Amino acid sequence: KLTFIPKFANLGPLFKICSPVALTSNDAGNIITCTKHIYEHHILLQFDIIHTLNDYLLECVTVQLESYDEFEIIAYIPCLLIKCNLDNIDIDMCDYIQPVLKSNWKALWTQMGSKHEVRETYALSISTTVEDSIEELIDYTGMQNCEHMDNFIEDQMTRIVYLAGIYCSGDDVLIRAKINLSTIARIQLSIRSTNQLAVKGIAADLAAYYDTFNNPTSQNPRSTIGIKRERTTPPSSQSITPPLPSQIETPSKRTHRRQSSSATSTSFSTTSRTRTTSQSTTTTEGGDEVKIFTSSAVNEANGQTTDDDDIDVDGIDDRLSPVVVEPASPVKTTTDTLNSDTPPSIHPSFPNGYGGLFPYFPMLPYFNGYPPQTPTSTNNSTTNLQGFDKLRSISPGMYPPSMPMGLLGSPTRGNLSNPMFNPHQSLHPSFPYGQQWRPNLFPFGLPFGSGSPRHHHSQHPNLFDGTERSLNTILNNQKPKKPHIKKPLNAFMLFMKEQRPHVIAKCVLKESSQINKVLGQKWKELPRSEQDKYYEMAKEERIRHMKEHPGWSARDNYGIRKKRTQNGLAHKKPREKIQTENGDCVNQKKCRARFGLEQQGQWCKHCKRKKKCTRFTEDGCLSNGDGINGSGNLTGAESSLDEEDEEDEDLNDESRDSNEENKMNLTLTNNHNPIKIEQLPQVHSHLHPLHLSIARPPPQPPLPQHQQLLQPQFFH
DNA sequence: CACCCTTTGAAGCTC
DNA sequence: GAGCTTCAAAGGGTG
Repeated sequence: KLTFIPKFANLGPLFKICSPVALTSNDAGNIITCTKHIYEHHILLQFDIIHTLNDYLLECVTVQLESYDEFEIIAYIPCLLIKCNLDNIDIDMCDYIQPVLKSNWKALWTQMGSKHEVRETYALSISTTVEDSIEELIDYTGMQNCEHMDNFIEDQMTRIVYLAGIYCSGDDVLIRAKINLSTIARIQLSIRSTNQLAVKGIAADLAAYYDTFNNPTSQNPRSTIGIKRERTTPPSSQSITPPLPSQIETPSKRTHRRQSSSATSTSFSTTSRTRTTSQSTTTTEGGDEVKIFTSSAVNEANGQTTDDDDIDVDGIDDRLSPVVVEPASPVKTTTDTLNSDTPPSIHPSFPNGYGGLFPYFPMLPYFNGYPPQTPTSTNNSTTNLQGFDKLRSISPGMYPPSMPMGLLGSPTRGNLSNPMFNPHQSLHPSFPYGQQWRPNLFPFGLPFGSGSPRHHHSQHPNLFDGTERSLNTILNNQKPKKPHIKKPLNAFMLFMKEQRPHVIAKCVLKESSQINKVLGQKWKELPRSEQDKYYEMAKEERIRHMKEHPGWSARDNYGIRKKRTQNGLAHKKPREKIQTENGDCVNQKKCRARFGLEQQGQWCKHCKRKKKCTRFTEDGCLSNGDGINGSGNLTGAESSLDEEDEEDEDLNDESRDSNEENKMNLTLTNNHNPIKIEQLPQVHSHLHPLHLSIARPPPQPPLPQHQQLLQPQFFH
């Protein structure tokens, strides 16, 4: 629905819709919930207010946010303010991450390598349990626990947990958590991702979380295990750098939300990323001294870092927290850190210090190295916060279409003054918004056309100068090998991937083909609501895939198998399935040829399902339309919505088949039925962010028999 | 070693 | 637009 609101149309792809959070009880007669819509660079807060008092009418209700110094409000609708006591809204790490089950977690972990790995160890509460620690970690990160695969230590006191998720940038993120409560309660987190910056951001976020989680009273509990904190001095460039992790106001545990500073309005609390602007807070942090040690996985003999997979239960590093090992970086000894002339990194995740170029901190909505600007500090031509109108006029090639206004076009901080904001820099196909708007990625600038560091597709547009010669050079001489990019998994594939281990464990079958049969049956038996989960995952997969590989097409993989054969031809046998035992056939042409369109009632189930939509309109004419599920819902809805489950399933199938554009076309062009757009409560939420449903039309008189044959429930 | 088998869904290709 | 093909995962089976 949001995408059809002009002001929100340019926020970019929606990454996640979080579960509504209740902000009030019903004591005041109002139930107010907040739903967070997470975009890659924006957060949209939707407040739903349910008024339960009969004798009162609310008018001009608005919600005022405060304490949003970390965020910039880019749309503001002035209105009368109704005051009420609301809880805080937390923007947490889990809001930026979608859980995803990775059955091949280890392979992916290995594939990512340790190049960008960040590993840290934190103390845990002494009274915690392994299960609680895991639950808290999963709760906070919002990632999927993949430990069912093979890989946890069967021990009451130690455990390894494997988490997977997709970051809002579309990158996979893996976390390996080693929990050891045997001697000193602690957790070691190893974070890997295809996006180095995501790793650092997440590491910083977790650091802030565990820091406060274990330090809710501002007294450093690690003093009990030998941790000292040392004052650190910010560099001179502090004035324009966003906050460092240690600058971040330490969060409370998620369940312990901070109280609003104002009892009269909603305070915008960001648990883990609340930015503190005070210089003093960056240095003292409660007056504790901070000493940062790096060495936990250093092989003393050769000075090499090691990929230590075991939890070391003794040794000095056990008492250091956090401990970071970045294999690619030269190891710094404690002495180095303390004696170096260069300012030490405030957070060990950033061993090189920040030197005016703040490392990526993705939880912050401003990635360009500048803190958000208030409306008064920016050019008034570009900081109109009354709406998105300015935003919509911006070329998507120049900036992210949803970039906060404070980042746009400021004469002093805008694209022209910032060397990273080169408006002429060409765009990389893998990233629709271009690179120039997040210069932190490449603090020293990108060479022209160098594109994303992660994607070096051969079809990069900058490889061509536009001439036929250069094109031929590429095609004939260089012939860069395209990496084989696999298709995104569909819903059933995701289901198979997840359920296969369970099926294997439960049955004696070993042949995949047999197991797949079982899985196919289980899939069919799965309730629609359960399947929806996988369709949703598949949709996210496709979006992620599209984002990562913009130029990719399924056709790129055509012929892959054929090429493997010796003669260039596939040996695959032609399908010759005619009919199954229950009468179903796979070859749709059979039923269509045998019975014709008019007798689709005699078609086998498979053919009915596969048959494309033949829409029957109200005036009795047949029209071939593209999959309006509305064919059933609209013109034949008198029989569809309350029909048997199977028919509902068919409708749902068709809903999945229909694309959004079609639905919109339908709602706009169909003049035969009164069509009403309303909010759909729950079902089909995966179909369309609009949650559109078509209201049931008034009852229709029975159709003539020959037309009844064309009842739409099967005509998809 | 490479493909087959087997499932469903998505997307591309052919007519 | 309909019908068909290909590929995605998985791993034992097969030539």
